[in-house]
Amino acid sequence: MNESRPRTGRPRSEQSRQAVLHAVDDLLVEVGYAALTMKGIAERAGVGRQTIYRWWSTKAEVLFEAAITDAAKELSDTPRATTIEDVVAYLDGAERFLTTSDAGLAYRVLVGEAQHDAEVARLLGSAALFEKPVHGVLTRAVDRGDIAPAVPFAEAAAILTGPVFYRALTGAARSEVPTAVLAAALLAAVRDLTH
Amino acid sequence: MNESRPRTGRPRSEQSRQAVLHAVDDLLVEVGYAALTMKGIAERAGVGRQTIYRWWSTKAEVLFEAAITDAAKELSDTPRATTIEDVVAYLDGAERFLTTSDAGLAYRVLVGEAQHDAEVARLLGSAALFEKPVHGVLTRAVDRGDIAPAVPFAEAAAILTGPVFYRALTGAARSEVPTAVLAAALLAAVRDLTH
Amino acid sequence: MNESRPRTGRPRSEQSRQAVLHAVDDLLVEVGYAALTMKGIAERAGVGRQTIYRWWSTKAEVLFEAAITDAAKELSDTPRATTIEDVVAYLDGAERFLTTSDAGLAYRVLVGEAQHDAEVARLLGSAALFEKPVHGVLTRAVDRGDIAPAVPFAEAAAILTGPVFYRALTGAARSEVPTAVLAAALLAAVRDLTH
Amino acid sequence: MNESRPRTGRPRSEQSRQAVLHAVDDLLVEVGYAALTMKGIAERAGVGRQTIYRWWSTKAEVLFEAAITDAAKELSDTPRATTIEDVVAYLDGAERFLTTSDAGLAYRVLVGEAQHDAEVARLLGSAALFEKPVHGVLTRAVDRGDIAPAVPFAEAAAILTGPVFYRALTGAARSEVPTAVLAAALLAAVRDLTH
DNA sequence: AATTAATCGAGACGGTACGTCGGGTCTTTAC
DNA sequence: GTAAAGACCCGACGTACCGTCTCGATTAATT
Repeated sequence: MNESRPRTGRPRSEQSRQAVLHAVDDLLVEVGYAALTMKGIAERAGVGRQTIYRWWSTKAEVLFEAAITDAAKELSDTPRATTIEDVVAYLDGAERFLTTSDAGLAYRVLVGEAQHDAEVARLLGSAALFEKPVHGVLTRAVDRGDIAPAVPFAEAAAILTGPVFYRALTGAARSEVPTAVLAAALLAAVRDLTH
Repeated sequence: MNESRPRTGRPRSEQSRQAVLHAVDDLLVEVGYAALTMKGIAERAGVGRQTIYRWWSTKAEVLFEAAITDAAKELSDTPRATTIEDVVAYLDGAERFLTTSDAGLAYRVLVGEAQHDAEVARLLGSAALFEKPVHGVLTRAVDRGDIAPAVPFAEAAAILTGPVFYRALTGAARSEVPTAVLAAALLAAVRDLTH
Repeated sequence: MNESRPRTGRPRSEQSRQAVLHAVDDLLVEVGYAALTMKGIAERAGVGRQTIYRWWSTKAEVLFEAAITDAAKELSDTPRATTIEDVVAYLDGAERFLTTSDAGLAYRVLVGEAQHDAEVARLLGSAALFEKPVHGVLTRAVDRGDIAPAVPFAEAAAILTGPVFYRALTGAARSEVPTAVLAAALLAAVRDLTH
Repeated sequence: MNESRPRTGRPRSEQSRQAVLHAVDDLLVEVGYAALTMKGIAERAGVGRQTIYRWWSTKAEVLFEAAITDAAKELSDTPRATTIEDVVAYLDGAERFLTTSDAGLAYRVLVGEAQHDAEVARLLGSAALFEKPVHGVLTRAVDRGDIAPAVPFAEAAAILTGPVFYRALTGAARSEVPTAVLAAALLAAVRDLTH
């Protein structure tokens, strides 16, 4: 029941698609975003330039598709015994992703592009990269009775993610405060939202 | 004993400097960062291209100089009667700056550039745009005895700024939670850091 | 004893062949040779691109096949009562063909291509477009005793065709000299070759 | 009293101009017109592509400027003792130019382009490459009393140039008729124009 | 009827030149 | 020595065609 399926002509080459995504991944790390060009991607991937333009609009879009899967995986939420451990794991994971991961570098760059490119902003928003794992953490916290069911998840996501996100993007130095202490303080703040 | 002071030749034109800064300000809003070019700035300012390159290295640098003064002014901290009012004012001011101000647009764009341009990152870090007003708020809070003197200011800045910053840069929708509630929760979290 | 005859499989589509030839004819007039592309021909003809490449090597070759029949027809020699009338008719026909006919436009374009494409030159040479009608004119002139049998036909063809050809291809304005006068002069020149 | 002279800015580089013209000259002979690209010219000349587009519209225009001086020189008319010798020299010179000279190759290619590019046609017409030397030959012939002053020079140019031009562009083989015989015949034809 | 094989339209493929745009530099004259 | 002007070399942009390569679908002649 697939609509708009082209039934004629040569089908899209999955091999070329993979080659482009890998080329973007590699080049971002090797030469940086400023030197990441469509021409360079095509040459690295051994692919015609038109083939990229045929399937993606901008290099940000390619980068998004290349990095988003890894990004989601690195931020995936693995349940811990207690809520505070869940929060600590989330904060550590988010910080590691944003500051040391290749996918995190791609994400930060895309956030940068999103500031002056609405389409990139839309793409990133649709990924809900941080919202998803936060949702898992909060859901379990509600189940355990550690926070009220009425806690607004979106606001909680901003509270839990914000500090790490702010430090990573502004380059502010990592604080001497242990993650456990920060986690406890933020969890309390989330709880306070319903008071 | 003045070093590197040019004592001969035509002096730098202050008029040209202003023209360039205003041109950047205007163009950012009018055409967006993606279409902001050195050539365009020069033409808009009625200035030779070389004149820009003589005094600034990159367009990010020009943009920084053009926007930083306004940005600092818009984020300046004006003391309120109570600590919670101080925090509310800070949060509101930061959000307004980031989401609706022209200077805030410039700042967000620069944060974006900073993700792949170390020099821009260094510039932005040196401005300590959010750290300064947070410092004022926290200092008065300590004076009033509302928070312990031992509270790590850098971490507190991340907690207070992070949620607003995260929402503004990821385009997440403003929550239904009133600023006063958020302020109270975050202030409590800051207090928790020293427990 | 037929060589290389495919005895099985789908036979060549005469309909597609005609469609291609007509498309080339039409497009040459409509968009000009510079904008005449294989892609455009295929789309106009409603034919796959491969189908063109299967049967012709270059667009010049298609153009040749598309125009040569009409060209030969337009230059065909119809006997007149006297040799001078024959020559006048030939000159008029050649000029009309080269300056106003669609087939003549195709021919001029092909002559242009032939200057840097040996294969096109070979094709054009094999058509002997002007040589054939000149041969008719001269043969009848010999029969009538108007010129000597020893007249070198190739040289005569150059003398009779050259002036018209030169004017048509260089865009030189048509002279005020009546064709009849020119014909007489050239016919005399042809006669002089054997003196 | 020069009009429209720009008095400011960097002046046009004569060195770049020469480099482009020489590159075109060389490349035409080395790789042929079909492979003569703006990109290739720029690279060969060590010049930016934009620099070419700044001063010339098409590669045909560059080729024209590169070849026209040499072409005019090779076709220049050097007076002989008698009119028949003048004509023989002209015919030999024209044939040599068209069939063996590099400038002649460029000229033939440009004639080809002119068939579907009105601008090139205009350029070539303005050069009056063959008309000029013919004018010299005819003027002296009139002075000597060998032809009537009333002879239409344009038509005479077509008669004298046409046969050689036709043979060169259609690739027809050089006839066995000696140039002297042809020259005499064509000169008689020119004379006949006023009978 | 089933099989075989070459054709067909369609359209994606890797390439390459197009003409333009912007980057950062250089070379003029004017101040 | 700085300024405006504008040409310079360079290289990426996004597009258009090139000629080739799959696809599924046709269309005969051969089994």
